[in-house]
Amino acid sequence: MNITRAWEILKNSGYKKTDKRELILNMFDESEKYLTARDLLTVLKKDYPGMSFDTIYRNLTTFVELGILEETELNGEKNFRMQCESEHHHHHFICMDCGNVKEIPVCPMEMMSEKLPDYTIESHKFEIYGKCPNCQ
Amino acid sequence: MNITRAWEILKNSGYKKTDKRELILNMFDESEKYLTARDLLTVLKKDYPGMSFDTIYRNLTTFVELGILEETELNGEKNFRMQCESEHHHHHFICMDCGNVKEIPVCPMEMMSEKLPDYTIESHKFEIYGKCPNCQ
DNA sequence: ATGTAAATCGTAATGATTATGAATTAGAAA
DNA sequence: TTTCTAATTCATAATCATTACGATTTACAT
Repeated sequence: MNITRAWEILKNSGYKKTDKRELILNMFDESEKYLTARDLLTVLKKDYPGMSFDTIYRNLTTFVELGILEETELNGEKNFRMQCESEHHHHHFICMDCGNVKEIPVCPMEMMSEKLPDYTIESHKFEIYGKCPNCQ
Repeated sequence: MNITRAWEILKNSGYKKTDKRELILNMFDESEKYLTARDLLTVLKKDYPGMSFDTIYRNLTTFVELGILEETELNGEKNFRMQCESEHHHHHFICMDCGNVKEIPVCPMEMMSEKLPDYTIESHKFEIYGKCPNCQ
């Protein structure tokens, strides 16, 4: 997902272009990692000391709903990241040191439906945590 | 995991037998589902109105450390459940209606190491959510 | 029976997230 | 360009789960 596409989605959905949204999207554009609401707030308070929780959280929720960001739970905190470009369904390896993310080219869900007849699968979570090559 | 085994572990690790611990363990023994700290507190307050957060949380942490309970994050809350007997590594299907849990007899991690050379895998999460046959 | 470390109680602190009401602003329409 | 209105933001408070703490009580080894 790039910024241009993100604004496209926002505009099409009737959302306005504000400088707060711009700052938030830029932070995600420049980071490979998952970020928390606090991460954003700390950085953005420097330029906009008035920046409030509400603005951050409300926009994060909107962005996730629109498919601009993806969300996962890490250490009891919500973490956000630019939604991946790749059109194919995939999962993530998350480095516990640097926080960077690598796509895993396999989805274990393929074989699951046949292993669980009579069960309706609504969603799933498959994440691997560890150290990436740079952080060994 | 049965209660006898749980007390064995506790005793071997130098923990004392208290009635609060007994109540907590009994609740898990009688439930197939994941329970939250709040679930426990609400029930236990009936018999022991003085039961405090501290007691619940402290014991939950201890039980997880000792491998008596297992823990997972569900809707931003910590959820706990008696550690499974099965000696083989496995994962869970969790019913979003009744909360019951079914073991999945496959682990997608087997094929992962070869797909991620140079990455050190420290942990992973593979959970499937949906509706079990009873709750269709 | 006694001493002591462990456990509990009651309550307060923390930290993330959500909610609210008033003030401001973006962007469409006149 | 000016005006209008819904969207957005600000400032702050409320909520909810979890953790922490000092004082008191308890389990159990000796």
